Amino acid sequence: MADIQVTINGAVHGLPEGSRVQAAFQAAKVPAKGPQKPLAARFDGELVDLSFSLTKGGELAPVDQSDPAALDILRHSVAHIMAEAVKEIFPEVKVTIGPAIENGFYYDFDKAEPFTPDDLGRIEERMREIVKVAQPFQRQELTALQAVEFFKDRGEDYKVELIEDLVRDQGVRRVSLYRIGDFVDLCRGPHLPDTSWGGSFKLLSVAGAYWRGDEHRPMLQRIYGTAFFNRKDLDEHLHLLEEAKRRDHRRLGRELDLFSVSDEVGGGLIIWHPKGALLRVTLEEFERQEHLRRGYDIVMGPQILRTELWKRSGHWDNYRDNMYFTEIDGQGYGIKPMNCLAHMFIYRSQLRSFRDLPLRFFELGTVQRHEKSGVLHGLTRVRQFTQDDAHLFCTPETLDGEIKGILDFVTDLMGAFGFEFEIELSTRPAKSIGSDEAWNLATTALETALKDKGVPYEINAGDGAFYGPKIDVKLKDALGRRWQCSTIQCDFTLPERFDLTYIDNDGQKKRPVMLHRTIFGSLERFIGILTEHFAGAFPTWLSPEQARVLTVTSRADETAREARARLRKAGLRAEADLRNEKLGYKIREAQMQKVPFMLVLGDKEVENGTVAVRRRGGEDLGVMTLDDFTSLAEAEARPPRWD
RNA sequence: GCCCACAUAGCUCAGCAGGUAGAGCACAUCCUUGGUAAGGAUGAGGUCAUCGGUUCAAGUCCGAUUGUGGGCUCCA
Repeated sequence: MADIQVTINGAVHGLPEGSRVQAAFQAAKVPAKGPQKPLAARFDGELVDLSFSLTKGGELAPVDQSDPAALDILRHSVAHIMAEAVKEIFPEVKVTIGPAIENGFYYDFDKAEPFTPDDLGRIEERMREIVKVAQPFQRQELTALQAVEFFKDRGEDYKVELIEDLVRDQGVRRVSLYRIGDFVDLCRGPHLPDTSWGGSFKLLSVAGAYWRGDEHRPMLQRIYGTAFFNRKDLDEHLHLLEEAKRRDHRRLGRELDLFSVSDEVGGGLIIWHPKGALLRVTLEEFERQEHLRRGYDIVMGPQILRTELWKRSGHWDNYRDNMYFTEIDGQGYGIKPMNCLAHMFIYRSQLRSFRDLPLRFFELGTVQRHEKSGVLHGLTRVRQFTQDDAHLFCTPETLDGEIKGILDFVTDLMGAFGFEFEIELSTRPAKSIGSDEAWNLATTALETALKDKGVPYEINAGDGAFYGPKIDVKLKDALGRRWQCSTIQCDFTLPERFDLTYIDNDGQKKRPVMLHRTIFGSLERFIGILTEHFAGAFPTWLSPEQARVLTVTSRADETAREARARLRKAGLRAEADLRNEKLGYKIREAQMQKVPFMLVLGDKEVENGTVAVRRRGGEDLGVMTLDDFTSLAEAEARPPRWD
């Protein structure tokens, strides 16, 4: 057999044609033990199995645990192991697909009876046995026709459909199958060398999921799980899940007495309690001031607008199912799901000159959207919410600068909370209005601004709003979870539909461009995210209660009342705990309520005119006068500013 | 909207071979005046989500409705 030249780690090795990757690695003395032990390989950049036979020369690189692709290979392989276990225990089940996902994997099964928690335990047990005996992943290639026959014989209709689609949509002629034990699955691979690698896994939950994500197709049973290369990483991940549960804003919202929802009031409708409302208005006031500073005007529109307007804007055709409608004196009205219409009417209330532009209208606009019942979730998915919404009207010449200004605004505000973010550019969806030309202009404008700013972004094809493309900002919270908040949408269409114009310097009537944008997105959602991000320990400037005076005995009551009054006069949100309880009890409670500062007042302090200051978390700041405390607390008790 | 699970005191939960409810925390009263994460005693508090069915008898079994949770689809 002819030799082929394979380059491994920079060194060229001559190998017989048809050699397996594994043998090549042996020849190149790639470690076969320890963390550098390869589990797969890259051949000229393509991921392949260790059992792959090399039929031509090329560049071969080992893929070990540290490789970015390694975890996906592991998880996908564990999904196969799970499917094998499921098929053994429930032979009547039909298998579908089982990919690796961000934090683990899932596999969808067609099974008449749903899996019970007991079933999960049995499956997990069987998986551990499979892992123990180190079944090899064996790859086999068949023609598409052979594969269809193979799966038809086994009654695996979903696999048959997948192959038929591959043939039809991608012209695929040959497909690969992977076998472990008696379980054979259609799969591109690559996979682990054998099942012994998959030891650190855990099955997490069962859920319904539509076949191919289509709500008109059958509902399948999905099992979620996760897997890591070692026990430690798995435990860390499970701990993170626990931590997320501990930080759940619905739980903290109740414990900190921020808000509630009531089934008597209705799903997805938030009731703000005093502390939550205080937090919210603090956030709102911060934003109002920051908008005024950046040249925005504050405006307010009505809650309902005539149905004709929603028809003209395109909402009736594109968004009607999500809207509430009502009738007054025989006249139809739509409750606003967005704030843009009234802002356009403010624009239209005068003849505008190019000198007036840009106009930036800002509204904390409360909108109603009829969300499907199954999607409601705490503060993050509700039916009535308030957007920090603005519409900017500008000339095509100044559009670029306005988009960049918004990007800076987003960066500042997200930075104020310690959020990092990622950006997506969403392009024209199937259901949309406006000309191709307008869409291209708008998309290019957003893209150019991102490029000029040097901001990395990804394209999210077909996910734009119906009236224009958008930049979506996904912020990352303290646990690394991503949330959609800010959005910047570029719109050439609504100005057209509502005949917005300005007189340009050549005396001609021209069409302004409209930017829709939010920064926090929805106050409700943002507060939910903040709550989880800070685990309820909000920065001092946002904390509903910033300082609490704690008395040691009732002899300090009078002084404590005076102290509270002085703190409030100094602009701090202060309370006093005068209850007949021990200091330890009061500390514990203030700590659980995440009050940033605790001021202890006992006989000594009363006598010396001081307080003993303790920070949330336990740090002892020592004994000081009230004035010293207020000047110490002042900086962090004020909202951030960029001057 | 769809799949599954769940719904008992303000909160977290127990109760189940169907025989008319229990704990801890919180709350109230009293005692305790105690220095940095829970002092003690006593007490009050529930038409067991709603409606209907089976049964001599239903928190417990069955059905429907509403709501919640985990997902799917959708989305700020």
